Amino acid sequence: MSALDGLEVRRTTTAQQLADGLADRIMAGAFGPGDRLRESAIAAELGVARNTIREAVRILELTGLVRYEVNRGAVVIAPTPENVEALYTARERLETAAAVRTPRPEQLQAINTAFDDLVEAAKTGDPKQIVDRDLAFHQAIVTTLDSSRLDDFYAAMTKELRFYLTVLSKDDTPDEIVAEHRVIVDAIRAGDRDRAVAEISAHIDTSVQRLKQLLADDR
Amino acid sequence: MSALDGLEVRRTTTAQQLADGLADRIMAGAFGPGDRLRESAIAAELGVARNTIREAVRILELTGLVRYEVNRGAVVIAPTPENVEALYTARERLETAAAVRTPRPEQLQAINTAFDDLVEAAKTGDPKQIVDRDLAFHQAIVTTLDSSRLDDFYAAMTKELRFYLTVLSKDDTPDEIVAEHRVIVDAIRAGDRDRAVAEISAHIDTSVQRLKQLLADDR
DNA sequence: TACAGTTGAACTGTACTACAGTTTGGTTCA
DNA sequence: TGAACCAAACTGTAGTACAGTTCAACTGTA
Repeated sequence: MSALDGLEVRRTTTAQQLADGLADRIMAGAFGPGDRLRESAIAAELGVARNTIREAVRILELTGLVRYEVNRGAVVIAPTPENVEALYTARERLETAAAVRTPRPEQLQAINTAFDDLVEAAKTGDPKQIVDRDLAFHQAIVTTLDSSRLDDFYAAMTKELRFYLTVLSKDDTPDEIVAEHRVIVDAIRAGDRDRAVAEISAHIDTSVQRLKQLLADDR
Repeated sequence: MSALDGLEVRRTTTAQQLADGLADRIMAGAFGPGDRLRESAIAAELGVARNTIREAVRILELTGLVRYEVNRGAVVIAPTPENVEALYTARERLETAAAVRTPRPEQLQAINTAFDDLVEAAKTGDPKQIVDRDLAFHQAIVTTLDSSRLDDFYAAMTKELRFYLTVLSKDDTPDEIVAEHRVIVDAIRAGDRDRAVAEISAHIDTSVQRLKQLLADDR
């Protein structure tokens, strides 16, 4: 522990900070799906040049939260049934692939902890926290794949998914959610891979159905 | 089939075209790993404004071929041992996950065709084509996962990998490569998933070793 | 009343200029 | 030989300008 520990020069650009900030705002629902990010308006409001905003939004594009349309600029992504379907299919493939592997002790530990956190969150009933813990639990499962690149890819999808859940203000029933996850954890703990895979598939399947229902109601 | 099929207005921006062009040049080796993309120089040479180049490079960043460093701009990615390792680990996970699934007839057909194409290429001995077909074959395997998002993710990794192979000017021994892939195809055709998984793992393992050897020699 | 056509404001895509701060490679000096 | 310094090159950001596109409101017509 050096005396200079934690001391660090600001090693980031304005555009990067703006991108981070914008991502937060979008996740918080300040911009809805399909909304355009108007460069001039944002630039004026934040007191930066338009090209800086433009660059920030390009960086934002890396996270998948917005996509560019020619002559319309950046548009916030929208949870269409196809998007949701594709997202969950990819999740299912990765998580089941992870479930057939034998987790190392610390990985199993991480899964257990993530589950406990989820149970904890369910008790409080705070929807935002439940969603966070829910997603973190699944990320922990994917970690069993031992691939940093897949971890990153999954994390990006998680970001997108969390946004969808935010805008659809998912009505969760805490007990049910905990129960669904508990069977997964039990199967993993028991080392019963086939059952783990089956439970994960089932869980993701019901999740996607629930989400698509929300989508339909929303319309 | 409409009478207007294929008719389309040019729906792209200058920056997008520049990004595509730059990607081609990088893949072709015009810029080596670690090289900086100097905005002013490129802008002057191509007769466009610097901010347009800047935007093009940001778009290019989406493909993973370059990354930004503060105050140094865009830098072409380099095949470090860690990068290569991570890339191949992710490939291994995805391809083996695909191999445990039962391909639909048209997917099996696509794999067969991809393999035949590879054999064909091996006969010509053209290294560039062999690499192309090799990667296309593996992409065909991943398609069995039935996930467009994973297909896209894998394609992005393929792009990166092809670049690494390009700069390391892989010395391939055609017959060996065909043999390695043939055992995979045989296992898939036979429906022997365990063997398919094992062969894929072995193949990827030898590939990564070979590549890391090239890397070491290169130094 | 419904609908095609027109118009204008708002906005994007691109260019150009400018400048402070950082990086880099070379050169001088101890 | 190595540290200190310096100037050139380059990035990050600001600001202005303008052509082309989009979009919604307005107008005229059947």
